[in-house]
Amino acid sequence: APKRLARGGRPAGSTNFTDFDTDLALDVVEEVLPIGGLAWTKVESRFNALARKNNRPERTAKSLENKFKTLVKTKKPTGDAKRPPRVRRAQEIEDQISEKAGTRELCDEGDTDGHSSDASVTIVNPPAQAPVLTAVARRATSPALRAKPRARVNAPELVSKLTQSFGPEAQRARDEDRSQRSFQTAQFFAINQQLQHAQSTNENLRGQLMTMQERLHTAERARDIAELKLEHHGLPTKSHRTHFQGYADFPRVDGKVRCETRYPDGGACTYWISDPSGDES
DNA sequence: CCTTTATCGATGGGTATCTG
DNA sequence: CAGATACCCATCGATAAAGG
Repeated sequence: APKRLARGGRPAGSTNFTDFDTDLALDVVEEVLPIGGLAWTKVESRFNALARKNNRPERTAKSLENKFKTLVKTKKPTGDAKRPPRVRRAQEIEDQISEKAGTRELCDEGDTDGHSSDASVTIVNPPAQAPVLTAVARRATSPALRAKPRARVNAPELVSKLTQSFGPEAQRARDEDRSQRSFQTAQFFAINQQLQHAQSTNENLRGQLMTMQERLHTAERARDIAELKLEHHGLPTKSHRTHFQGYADFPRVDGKVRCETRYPDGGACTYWISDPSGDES
């Protein structure tokens, strides 16, 4: 029997991350931008789904998190001014995560539908009827900037003293300052909203691209099988396919092809593709 | 055989909740 | 409100298997 120590050690059979595994993990991390443990379990499930598809070993959330963090921590190699591309990418993703943690309001850490980047959810108004779930979002402890314990002050007394101390001039200046700040805050939210909208569009397009690639592969495989069958029956097959044959299988409306993707955990995405074989618009 | 690295377990910091 | 407690998370060292 293999001796099993109480702690530590690498389990037999576990393999290193290959370049492919690392890229796959980075893809998923970039997509999820995990903040906190729950989000890493989401990374785990998505990564493992893709790993299974590609005949690669599955990984735990902890393992993926460790791999990502070691990548982020990797320093420039001696004598080489450039970081390896994967390290650079990991650090860019880490920046995105920090930005997300620093600027976005977290409605639900679980991010259940996988489309949290929806442009419509910038400022969160929790639904009135739903039970309120407090989101606990944790990031790496940030250095410094911890609020010092405030000295206790009698608030009404302080206010009255301040009012006595400052004349109408100072009051007006403060009002101006306040309105300026609120204007800046409003601008910040507007810009933030634009950014999220752009990100969501980007995400959407990426999804469409992946779906189309999958469809293309499936179609090509089906075509090859069909050709093989034809050859097997002694029928002539076209040796060259120079023209795109179109999306004959898909419903067509106004010359556009309707594509619909259903997600296993609920929800669907419909988008339209202008058919190049149909019109020239 | 030596280096790399995946994983385990311990530890400490931060936060939330409970209790007096 | 302060202290106690529990829980979560990040970090680090130890361990051992994979890989060159």
